[in-house]
Amino acid sequence: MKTPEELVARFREQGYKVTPQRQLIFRLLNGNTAHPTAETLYEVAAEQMPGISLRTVYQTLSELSAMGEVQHIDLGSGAVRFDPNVDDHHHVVCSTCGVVHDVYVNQTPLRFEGDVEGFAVHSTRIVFSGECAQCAHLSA
Amino acid sequence: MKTPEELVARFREQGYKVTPQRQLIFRLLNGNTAHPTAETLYEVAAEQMPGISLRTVYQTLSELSAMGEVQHIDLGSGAVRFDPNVDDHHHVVCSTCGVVHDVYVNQTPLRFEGDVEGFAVHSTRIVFSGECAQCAHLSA
DNA sequence: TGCTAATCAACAAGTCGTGCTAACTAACAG
DNA sequence: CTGTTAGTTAGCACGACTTGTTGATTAGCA
Ligand SMILES: [Mn+2]
Ligand SMILES: [Mn+2]
Ligand SMILES: [Zn+2]
Ligand SMILES: [Zn+2]
Repeated sequence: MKTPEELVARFREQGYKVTPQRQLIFRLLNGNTAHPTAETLYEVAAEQMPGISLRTVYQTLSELSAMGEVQHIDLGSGAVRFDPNVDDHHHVVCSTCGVVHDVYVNQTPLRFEGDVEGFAVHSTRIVFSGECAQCAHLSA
Repeated sequence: MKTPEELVARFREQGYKVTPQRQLIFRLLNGNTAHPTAETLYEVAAEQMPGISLRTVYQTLSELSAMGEVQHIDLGSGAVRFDPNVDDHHHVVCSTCGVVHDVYVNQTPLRFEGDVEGFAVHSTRIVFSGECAQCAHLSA
């Protein structure tokens, strides 16, 4: 994702107004590695801006997604998560606490075998599931 | 997934009754590579057994899933898909028509880099997205 | 044959996300 | 500075998917 300042410029170029709500969301996403859901982002936003609506958070996230500034990640466990990291990367997910971390796999593109003659791969998503160090420590 | 005959035996062992509905679902899943949703499986089932309920299809799929006889695959595109293939395999998905095919990746376990010290990987899911041969042909 | 699980219809609820309306606010162009 | 208009908000609804519940009926299996 671009910096908040760059996003301000980009939004103005596109004819979108630069509102305090949008700027707050830009800042909250900037460098955010938590892979938050719209709901959790809303909760943090509401601390700094009581009265901001969940609707607006969803709206702004959709705009950023349409611009390619964030990607949304569906781990199949409830709500979609949003990711300001749009590098080519993948994720590890702790089955116990749900934490999501970025990982980089250098072997991509991967080779595979199967009955898929002529299939053109555009993207590859890898999710590693398991147990994080903290959860392993607690259960020991 | 075990064969329908083996599942019949397994259900009886577990104290589950072997109903025509359950047997039909066993047969419809046996060797099924379509990765159907509960809804599409229900539609096929209803052709052979008018009156079967979607509720029962969901119910039986949950039982099979709990027994480890099918896996459910959430591709983030609507309904969960069910897969009688419980081998260690992965999937290619056509973004255009939604078809899902099995693929086998021999490089697993994969190496990755990231801030994930001590993370114990239990499973890896890979989804290749792109365009299948049929859709490429139609759009050409 | 009888006990009990399974099924069914019908309806509700929960989660996640979006659509819509109406009223108010405020960003930005002129 | 002012006016236009996009954006925000509350509130309510809806849609997709999935599960829960209830009560009546069916049927598997000991
Ligand atoms: Mn990420
Ligand atoms: Mn499969
Ligand atoms: Zn954990
Ligand atoms: Zn296709």
